[in-house]
Amino acid sequence: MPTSRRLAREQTLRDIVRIGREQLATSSPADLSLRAVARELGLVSSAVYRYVKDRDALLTLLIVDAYDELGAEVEQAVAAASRRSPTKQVQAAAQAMRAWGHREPSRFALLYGTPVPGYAAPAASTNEPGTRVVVALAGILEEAHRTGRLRAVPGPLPRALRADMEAIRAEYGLTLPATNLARGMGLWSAVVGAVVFDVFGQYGPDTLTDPVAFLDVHVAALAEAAGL
Amino acid sequence: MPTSRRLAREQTLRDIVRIGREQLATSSPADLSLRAVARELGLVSSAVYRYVKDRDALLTLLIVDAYDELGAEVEQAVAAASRRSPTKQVQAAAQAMRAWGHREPSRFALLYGTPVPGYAAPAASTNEPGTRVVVALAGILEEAHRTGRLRAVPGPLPRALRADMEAIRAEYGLTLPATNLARGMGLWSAVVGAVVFDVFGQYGPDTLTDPVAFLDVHVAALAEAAGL
DNA sequence: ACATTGAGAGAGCAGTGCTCTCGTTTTCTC
DNA sequence: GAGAAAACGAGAGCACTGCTCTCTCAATGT
Repeated sequence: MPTSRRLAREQTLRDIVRIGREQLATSSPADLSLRAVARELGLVSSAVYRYVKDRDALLTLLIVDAYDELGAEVEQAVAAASRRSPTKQVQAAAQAMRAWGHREPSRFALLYGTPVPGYAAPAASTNEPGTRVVVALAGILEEAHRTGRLRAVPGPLPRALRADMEAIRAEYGLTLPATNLARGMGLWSAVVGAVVFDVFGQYGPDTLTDPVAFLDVHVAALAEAAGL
Repeated sequence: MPTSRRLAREQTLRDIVRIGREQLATSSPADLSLRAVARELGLVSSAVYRYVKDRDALLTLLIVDAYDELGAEVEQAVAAASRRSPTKQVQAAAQAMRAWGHREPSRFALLYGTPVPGYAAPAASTNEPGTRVVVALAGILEEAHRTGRLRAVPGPLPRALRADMEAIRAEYGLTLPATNLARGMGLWSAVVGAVVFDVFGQYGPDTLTDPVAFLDVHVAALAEAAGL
């Protein structure tokens, strides 16, 4: 049976993550403060170290939390577009990312911005949630391939790259050709890049009057290049 | 005539930027410390505020400095490939970005990572150097267009987007079609996205054994989609 | 020659991450 | 059930940060 202390501990840990998430709504990852979280929680600063080893450990929790939420929204957007063309599904995924990024810029930055000072997120805990977006994209391509709507793209691939793609095909049980898979990886980074530019304002302040439309146009071209 | 004080001031300011750059070689933008710069310079911390208003002001100087160096290297790489195909030139630009990013990860992060806490780089000082990379890319497309090596890409564009592209065409005196220019913007964000993924390790630790080759393959596909 | 400006030093404030110690309370074990 | 062990929170403290204010001294412009 779960002891009351264990329950309380889990609750407190959840509270810490929740408060950290709330802090990120108004400040940037670099500004995230353990002491502020402690204050908000009604604890003295040293007490939160009973729950979280480090500031970095808290960031890891928040990264997982953010990946999870973003991944869920992207998956949902793709699912909602499942009756439409694969290209529309990719567009839906991109727009979902964009919407989430604009809604949660700091958490988005946590995922796709500068890695925090000297800090590499422990792969063990962030890998699975971190791959949900790319898995969703690969899923669209895979489904398109299964239903004969994926065009073959020119090869051949360099040896090393082909081997890498085969490894991924094996790991995820994909049947789409390695050439298309490589394009899919490119699609992934390109979509994220576009959304990053959008969310971080890298396109320039007044360059695009309708960034949503631009993203659709751009993603359509990217999808086409990937074989859709 | 420049007084000795003015000369000394300029020298000190250059030293501050140089030391800041050096600090970024071993720490991340968020860790950049005015006090550490002051120490390194043999000054007391308050004295550097005679030269730099703020920590943010120093970051702005470093952003400009980094944009400038990156821009120069990209331009040089493109120039060195000027006799080769436009696609090769784009690849050269991408590889130059990648090389610089791996050599200077913190400065790269300063440009393409999370914007620093609540800080929007003053457009006035960062705009011009910040556009050198995209201008270089646009230059490749423009030159390809002039020499009849740019394929028309499918349109039409949404009204707002077309207007935005026309504005850019006018501002930079470009003759390439708005459709290709839009693809060029996409090419830009996609290339940066790919390099960001590469430099920040977003592809995953052991996913790509030869990231240089992947970037070439990927960029070739992107260039093709842009009309090259 | 003298007033003005600029540069650096030093103290100080509020904030940070993190560690250590010390009671108290809960849980586990005999 | 009693006692040992573990968990928890509080508090003090260290080293660090950005930034401000005041003071002194040297360089500059009139």
